[in-house]
Amino acid sequence: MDIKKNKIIEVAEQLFAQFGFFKTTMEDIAKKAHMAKSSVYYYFKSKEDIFAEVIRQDTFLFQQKLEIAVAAADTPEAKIRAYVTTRMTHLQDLSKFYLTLTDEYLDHYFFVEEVRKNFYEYENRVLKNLLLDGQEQKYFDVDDITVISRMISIAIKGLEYPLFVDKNGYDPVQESNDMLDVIFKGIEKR
Amino acid sequence: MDIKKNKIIEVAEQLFAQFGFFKTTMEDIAKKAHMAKSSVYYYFKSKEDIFAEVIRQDTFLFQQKLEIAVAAADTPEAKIRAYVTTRMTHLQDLSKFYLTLTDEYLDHYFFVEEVRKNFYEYENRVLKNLLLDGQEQKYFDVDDITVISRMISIAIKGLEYPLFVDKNGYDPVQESNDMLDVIFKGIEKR
DNA sequence: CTTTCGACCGAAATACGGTATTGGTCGAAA
DNA sequence: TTTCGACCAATACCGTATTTCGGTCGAAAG
Repeated sequence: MDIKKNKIIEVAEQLFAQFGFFKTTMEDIAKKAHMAKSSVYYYFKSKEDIFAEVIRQDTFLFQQKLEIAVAAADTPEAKIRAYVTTRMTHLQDLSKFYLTLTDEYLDHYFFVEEVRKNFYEYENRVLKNLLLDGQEQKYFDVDDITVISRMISIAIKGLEYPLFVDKNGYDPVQESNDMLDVIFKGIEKR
Repeated sequence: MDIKKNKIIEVAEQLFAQFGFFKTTMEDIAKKAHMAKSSVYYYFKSKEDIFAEVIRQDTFLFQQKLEIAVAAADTPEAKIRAYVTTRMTHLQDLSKFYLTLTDEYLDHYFFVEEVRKNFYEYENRVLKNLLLDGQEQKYFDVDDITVISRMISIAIKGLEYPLFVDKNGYDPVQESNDMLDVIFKGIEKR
């Protein structure tokens, strides 16, 4: 039954967010879902499986959010700005909620490594397409789109760090837009 | 006697590079410097003291190297490129030598935190000055130098990561110059 | 007076062994 | 098809005994 499976995912998400992957036991999940541990194993073959599914859903929602934001903007520049600021604010929210996950991040990076890699590839694809659009619409002037999109990724990634460390008084939208100002306009006199 | 003090620093540097801060004992340092542990304490008041001195010397040499590279370039743009590429190649060398240090980096970050912060401030100062020069010589066109220099720092920092992880087949000079192309010229059509 | 050293200290890391948890399995029953 | 209690092997955890390590001290050598 799908409703039970969703119940498990639902409670697991809460537990993972609150306690992290390791401190959450299968017993906890089972109890919160009102069933025996073995029953959980009827629906999922392992704890990692549940985690993977939770992440899969979260990622899907995240990407949906990004696509809506991008679609709502009209010029290529606005689309890229929308992408980046949406991305940053979402990550900021995540960092508040998933705080144990970021602490543990070294332990189970086998997992998260892959998710990160996938997201990085996704981001690269999106940026490339947006650059290509901008190129075709004569908004941008770049020769190697692959290189440029990687550079933008890297620059954005640099803005991530304070989200998980400094925490207070950091405005990701402001910082992102400053960064994008540089990337769009450059600093050379025209 | 200064010659003994230098001997200690010399052997300590080797040991720290090879084994890291924690795995290196005062006993090790003393033995390698051919004296008793207490004698080391005659010259330095603590292990951290020795470490600080090692770092101080390395940093000094690093900054000297940077200044020479910058002075050798003529235009503001060339100076910034010289700064960045020198910085990246030096860090690449460091990452090979100090490999244990980067692994341990989470443990003794009390220490390294400060060094990093100092270097970050130094870098910011240098970049600001170079930007200001470029501004005055009408090479650059930026309104808020503080913001711009921070953005450049962040972008460069993003390039650092692969040095300590991917390791193989990463060309920091190439990547740096690609990044600087974006920063100087921007991607908008002119 | 400078320098070296062996002996020593307290705190913290480590080793260890026994116990409790935990992820996962299985077969029975509903 | 779904649920569950009983069970297993591996590992986490916990208290303790032991070692290691950073740092001190006083004596002695030069």
